[in-house]
Amino acid sequence: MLDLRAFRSGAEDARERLARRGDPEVLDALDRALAMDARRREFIAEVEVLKARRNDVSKEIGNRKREGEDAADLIADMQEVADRIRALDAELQAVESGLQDDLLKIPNVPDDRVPAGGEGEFEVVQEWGDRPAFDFEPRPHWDVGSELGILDLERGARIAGSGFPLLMGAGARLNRGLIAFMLDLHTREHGYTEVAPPFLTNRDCLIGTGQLPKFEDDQYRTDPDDLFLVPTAEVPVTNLHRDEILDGQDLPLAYVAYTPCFRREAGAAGRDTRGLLRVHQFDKVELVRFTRPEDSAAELELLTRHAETVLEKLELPYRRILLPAGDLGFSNAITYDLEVWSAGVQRWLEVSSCSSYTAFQARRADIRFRPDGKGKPAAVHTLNGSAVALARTLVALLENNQQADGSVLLPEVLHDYVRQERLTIS
RNA sequence: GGACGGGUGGCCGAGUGGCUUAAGGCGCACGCCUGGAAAGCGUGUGGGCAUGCGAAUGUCUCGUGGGUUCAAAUCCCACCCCGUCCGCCA
Repeated sequence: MLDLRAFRSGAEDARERLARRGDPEVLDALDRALAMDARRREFIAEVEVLKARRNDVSKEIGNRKREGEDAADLIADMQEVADRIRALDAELQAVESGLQDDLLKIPNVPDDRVPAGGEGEFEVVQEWGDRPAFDFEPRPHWDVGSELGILDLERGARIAGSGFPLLMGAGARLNRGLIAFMLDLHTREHGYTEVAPPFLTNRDCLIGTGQLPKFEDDQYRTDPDDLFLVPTAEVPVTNLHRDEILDGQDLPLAYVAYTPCFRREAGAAGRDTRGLLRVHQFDKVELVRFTRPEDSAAELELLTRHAETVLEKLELPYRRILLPAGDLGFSNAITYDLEVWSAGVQRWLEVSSCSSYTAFQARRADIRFRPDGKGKPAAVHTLNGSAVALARTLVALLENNQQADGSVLLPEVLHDYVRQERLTIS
């Protein structure tokens, strides 16, 4: 949620950055919100004067009654005042809820470093590792996986539908080993606290992180209870501190969580959906940080490095790209995507998205901290990043490490976790 | 799912319509006292919104949302959460 106060006095710089998203409707919505905010403050000024009078006179009525005096004239006056307060309060409430509804649909202001431009106009920040060379034609993971007997897309579809993959045997163990490897890395070497959160959350959580109200169609919702399957661990973990005032001394807070992720991918049917490239359910290890505003830029670099370390240890060639404003997520101020090269499909696959949300989510979820000493509570900055998403990482491992005989070599860090060095056709 | 009991400030806890500006205690901060400390004494101590350069003032806030009333922590309605017991259950 935007801080309207920051826009009341012009704020041309922020307007300009908002415009970089390339959606003129956003600026219109902002102007409507500012107009409603002005009306809101007029109503408040008017009704508060009346309430102050009512409080004074009610006290006087109480005094008179105690003394056994008559207060009928004052009560009659106050009946009229109470009616006006009721009417004004109703109007004020209508304006406030309208304003709130609109405000929740306006996206975050892009960071200064974010370039203008639409999807595809990203900036490559760095590349790591060499793409593997083959003396045979590398095959896509759906062939490699099914031949190894570790990936069964047909049976997954029979159980739940297309986009719900089924792993078997060493494939399931590889998946589990990857989760354990990542959690161990981040807790032991990067200082994160492990969290095992609920996999369903209420509506407030999704409003807090920004999936709702705009993107309800992308969520899996359970019917009688109105709970949502988490699309990412970002949702439950960021909301861990919803409605809290944190001690400034405790910042930054760093959490890592494994959860499955459930996404309806509405409107994405048929697009990059082969095999494990785009699925409705996948596993992911997520990093979430709560920081002071002045630290969030440096914290994003740190968090992104933590995610990159996973790929380096898995010996997967990747690149870091900086997303342009037109491709930036609704709540995000700045995002680096990490993409691994996958030799079978011959493409860069997004396996991580590392973002700063500045105070956008913190204002929606009411997560604040108390600066040192005295001072008013202020919104924290939230950041998160996948470290990393499993399904596509599995794709890259199978495709990049495949051998001519159909077997797949595993990177050294996984040997103990999977209890084998090579996946072979049995 | 059913029955009963609860939800008050950072914490404990009093408060069944107006004398409550939410008693009292604990904690915390500052001051006095002291060679220093403890004890003691005194003062202060939540958050949101609005107005204001600020000091400050007003308003809202006793689980949440409605309602009754000139006036609600207190009365009424709905919901949420916690506890205990029962039922069901991995």
